[in-house]
Amino acid sequence: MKLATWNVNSLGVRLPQVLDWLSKDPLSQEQEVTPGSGVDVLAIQETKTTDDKFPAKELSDAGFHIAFHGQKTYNGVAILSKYPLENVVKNIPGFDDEMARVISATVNGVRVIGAYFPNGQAPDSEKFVYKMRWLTALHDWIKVELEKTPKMVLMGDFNITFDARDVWDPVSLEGTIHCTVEERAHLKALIDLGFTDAFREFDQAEKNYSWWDYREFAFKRNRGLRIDHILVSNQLRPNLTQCVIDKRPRKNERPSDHTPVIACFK
DNA sequence: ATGCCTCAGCTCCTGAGA
Repeated sequence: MKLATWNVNSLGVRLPQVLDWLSKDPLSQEQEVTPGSGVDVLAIQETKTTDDKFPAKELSDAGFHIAFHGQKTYNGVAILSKYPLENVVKNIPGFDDEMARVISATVNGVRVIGAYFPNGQAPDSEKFVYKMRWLTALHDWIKVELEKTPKMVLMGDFNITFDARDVWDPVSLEGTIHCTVEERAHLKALIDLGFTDAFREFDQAEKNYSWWDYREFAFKRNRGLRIDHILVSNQLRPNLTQCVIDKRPRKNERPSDHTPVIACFK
């Protein structure tokens, strides 16, 4: 099983790229078309589309079961899966939120949660206050969910870096949004519920990021952040065999500013 | 420096992203 997460920054714009990527082997450098070798489950963030405009037919025709939770202009999340999606839940139950940020489903006995964490804008902003509230609500909900379904994957655009390794310039960006002590404490609290950061379970090259600003040739200069993560629960961790970031879609024409992260399980 | 890109929308500017 291959699971992946990708913030596509508008599914309306990126659908052809998503379909193309799904049809190929994300681990093959040649990127040859090998049907059936693509990812089995993809969590998508920032669909930026209402449910009535979601490209359900195109994705179903490509062979995927789909669950989606969208809104106008901003946010919006979805899960695509080659296997049936059971018990779909939208957002964090009990947390009153106008924004479509979370979608969950069970796939082959694994609880898959796809999430688009709030950006937070700046540490002294109202949006940061909302981010902290949202993170607390997520933590408290995940704690209960994990007891119910110990085989769990929590993945998505976290909008938080773990440490200096995830930041292209950790000195100048220390304490800025995505790199604050408060955000990282929340991320650690999630890990402490019983998860591991799949990416760091394996040897990785240095300066490996999942997002680059559109401006200032940031991708070409590799000025990025690793803010897209796949957290694997302790009970599922022994099955984890690989975790990679696929930078190739960031080289596309009209790319998303994020690129996919993939985790493989035996 | 709050712009440099990119996207959506009450669209030829603005808000937001990260």
